[in-house]
Amino acid sequence: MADEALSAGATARRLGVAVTTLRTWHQRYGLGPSQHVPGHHRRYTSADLVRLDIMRRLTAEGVSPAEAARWARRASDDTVPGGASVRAGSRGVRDGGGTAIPVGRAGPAARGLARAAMRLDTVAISETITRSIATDGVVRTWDLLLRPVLVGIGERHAATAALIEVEHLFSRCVSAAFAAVVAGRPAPAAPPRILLSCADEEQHSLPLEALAAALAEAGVSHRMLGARVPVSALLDAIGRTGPAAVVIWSHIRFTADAAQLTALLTAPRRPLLVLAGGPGWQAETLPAGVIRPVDLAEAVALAVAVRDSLDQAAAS
Amino acid sequence: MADEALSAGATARRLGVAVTTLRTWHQRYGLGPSQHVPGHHRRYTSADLVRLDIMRRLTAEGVSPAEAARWARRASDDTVPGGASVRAGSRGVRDGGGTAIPVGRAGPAARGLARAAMRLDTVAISETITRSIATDGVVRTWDLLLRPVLVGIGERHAATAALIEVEHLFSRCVSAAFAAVVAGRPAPAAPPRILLSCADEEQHSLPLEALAAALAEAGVSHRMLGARVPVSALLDAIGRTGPAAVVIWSHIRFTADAAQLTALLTAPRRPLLVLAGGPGWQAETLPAGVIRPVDLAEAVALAVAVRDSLDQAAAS
DNA sequence: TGCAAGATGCGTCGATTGATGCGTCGATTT
DNA sequence: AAATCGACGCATCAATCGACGCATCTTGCA
Repeated sequence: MADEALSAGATARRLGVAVTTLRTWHQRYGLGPSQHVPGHHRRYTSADLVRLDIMRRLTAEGVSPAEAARWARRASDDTVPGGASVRAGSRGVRDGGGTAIPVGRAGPAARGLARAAMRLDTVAISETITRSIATDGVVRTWDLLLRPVLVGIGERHAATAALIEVEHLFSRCVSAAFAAVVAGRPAPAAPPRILLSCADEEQHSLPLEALAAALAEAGVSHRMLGARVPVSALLDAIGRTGPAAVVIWSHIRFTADAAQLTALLTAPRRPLLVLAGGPGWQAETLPAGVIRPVDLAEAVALAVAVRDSLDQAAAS
Repeated sequence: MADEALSAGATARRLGVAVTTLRTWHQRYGLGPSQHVPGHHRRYTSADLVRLDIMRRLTAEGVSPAEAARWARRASDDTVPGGASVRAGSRGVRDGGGTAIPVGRAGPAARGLARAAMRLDTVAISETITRSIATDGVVRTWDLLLRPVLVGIGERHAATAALIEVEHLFSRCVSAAFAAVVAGRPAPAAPPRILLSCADEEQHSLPLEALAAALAEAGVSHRMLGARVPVSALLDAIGRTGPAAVVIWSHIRFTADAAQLTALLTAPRRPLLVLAGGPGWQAETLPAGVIRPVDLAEAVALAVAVRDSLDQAAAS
């Protein structure tokens, strides 16, 4: 095979970790180049890289580094089981620390995802998200996996003004995963009766995309306008499509202009239901007639209810 | 050209290096005259000179000599990074050949797409785009179908300050379609060596997503940071992952700060290739060493050229 | 709920390694 | 005779080494 032995730096870059981390893995876990003279430079052969890749994959799936290294050291081939089963085998192991993104008690899966994000490991991120959606559904994936990581990134970002590239790359993967869910559903016969839109100036559309994916998963078709929708454009869209329900998302107070909601309520062909989603909205300032779902699950439930009632009305 | 074989000394002088260095390059990197009898004098043909010139240029740009030599050796018939032109990759990428005004099949399709957009008909939009990508590939879909529609929407949008919701919804559909292309490819074994990023403050990422999809279509993996990436974050990502090529997209002049490019070029372990994409960049203001692809097809071709660039390992 | 203990990633520092360009030398080619 | 060859060695400098410590996360427990 190609005796293309990589230097320590090149290997670290490949994995998305620091050179010191690589050295630490060698010292703490015995996970280093197969042959290495102390004091000399490390050269990672392709066999070593395979081992490190196991390490990468397992830690991205939430296995603690110590445990992952144990597997990587033993198994030289792809005889390594998935992260879930490995995790199941080791309970009560301490984990976490370093420059990790805080995910609190959200669980190993979230921690692994956070680690993959720090390494800018697009592949691992996307795989994890996709698998979680397939297993647990969009809502649980959002609440238990993605949101903790996003919040963690946000906190870190606010504290140290770093990690912007991590946040962007991660958001992109999330967005793509949700888009895949939406695209994966067959086109419904009936035109969508639910309109999703961000508030004016509102840039964060990820939660709304989560809602869109959740709706698609539940078989509810919708129309998604996306971020930064001016009121006039929103009213225009409503006038043109006459949705039964409208969800307006506001992430920060600044974008939560209650006048937008009032405009919807007083619009010709006003939607049956107006939902104000997101932490931006203040309960007191909402005009009467606006519903404020507390979380994603409730929003989905409301939307499903709307769909069902419409179906019944159409059937009778 | 056949008669003009330079001696070792002349060649060395031409390159500005010592004669011994030339000999060293031959021994250490195998970068010598195409035919040479051991013990006899070396005669460098023009083809050899081309190879040596690549070596010189790359090392002058800060690329490690071992890596540069690998490139020079491999790129005897291919063209090189930093060179004026690179032949379009043949496999998987369709060339943007007939650069005529969209007629024939693209004309009606674009019109239909625009109409679907005005209708806010998500399903029809997505279907049309997906079909076009499957049939004509990403590059042609972008150039002949999507871009005309986007430009059309943009023009009217600017004139009437309306249609914002149309633009958003359409952009989402395009984005989702591109994401599907990227997600549809199997995960490559090697980590991505190409980094895509918007310039600082730059909000338009759709063209970059088109590039990402085109790369995925061509089997080239990449990392996509997305819109509004500050320089520090970009440099951080580069330092962490050491990509072989970086594409910076700027849509409008305001975001086309050449200092960003300079920062990339002077960064430690700078990428082999720095591409400045988008209409924001002015050719005159670009620092030397930055390549400015004129269209999507050329950008893809350039990226393909560095696809399997070896990592910057220590020389053997 | 709050806190101590363990786990982990990585920045820093002085010393060392290793890649690279090139000068030198005796022999050989042109 | 001039230029070059192959071999050897040397100076230089970026990359890396080993050790240490720090900041921060997670977990068990009060």
